[in-house]
Amino acid sequence: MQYKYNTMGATKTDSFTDKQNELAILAKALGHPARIAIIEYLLKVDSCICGDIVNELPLAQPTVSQHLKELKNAGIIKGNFEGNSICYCINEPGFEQIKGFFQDITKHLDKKKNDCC
Amino acid sequence: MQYKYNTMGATKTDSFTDKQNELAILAKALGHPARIAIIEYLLKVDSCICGDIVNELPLAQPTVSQHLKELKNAGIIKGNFEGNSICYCINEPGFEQIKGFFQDITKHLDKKKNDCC
DNA sequence: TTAATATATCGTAATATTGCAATATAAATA
DNA sequence: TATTTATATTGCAATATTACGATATATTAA
Repeated sequence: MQYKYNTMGATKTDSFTDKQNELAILAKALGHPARIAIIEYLLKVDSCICGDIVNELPLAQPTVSQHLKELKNAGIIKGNFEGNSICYCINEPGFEQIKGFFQDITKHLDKKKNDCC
Repeated sequence: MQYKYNTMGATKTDSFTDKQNELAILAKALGHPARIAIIEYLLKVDSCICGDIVNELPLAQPTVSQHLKELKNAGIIKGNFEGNSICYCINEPGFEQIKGFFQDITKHLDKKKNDCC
């Protein structure tokens, strides 16, 4: 069977710039409460976490593992084996880009009050 | 037919805090290159846009309309009828929350170099 | 009122994400 | 080596998102 649209449903990544796609990937990685919770927990303990992230979240171990993988793929966290468990922490370079995006927005908004709407 | 899991596939929103869910909604709204492009365009022209967003994006009009709706629902942009078209601009209060989140992270990271991983 | 223009909604096809049980893998310890 | 502990992967069921044609709606202009 032949369909009319061969890319239906998939994001048209090729139609956007690399920067736009990269920002979207970073934002998307933060677009789930479990992943926000993971980041918040990493900030709360203010050090690397070696193994207790699963116990902190209200989700099954495979699900948590999946969320950690997504944050890692997006460059937001990093993790390495540390003895019997894995040591996770925030990956600072990964934040620079998305931080810069929000700083740009803030700068623009401060400079000009464009709230005619 | 009865299934084993009745919430399979859906995000377990109830298991997270309101703040976590709200942040996730904001980040998720920015998690698509078309929506990043819309924000960037609004910043670039540095004023309200009345009607030419569809022409700026490489997507069909209903798709753009859908993306605008998502940004609007998340509180990131606002838009009202202005003559024959709709005037869109960034909704500043919507940014305060997500901006604060990134500022918190930055503060933590500046305070303590937790890159043992 | 009618035609033109701009935007939204509906319907639908396709891909993506979410979640977890079962299982595999990898490292530490007995 | 065998067992335990921690994490990853696989497979699958279900929901969510993406995209666009067709169509509806709403405002302006003729």
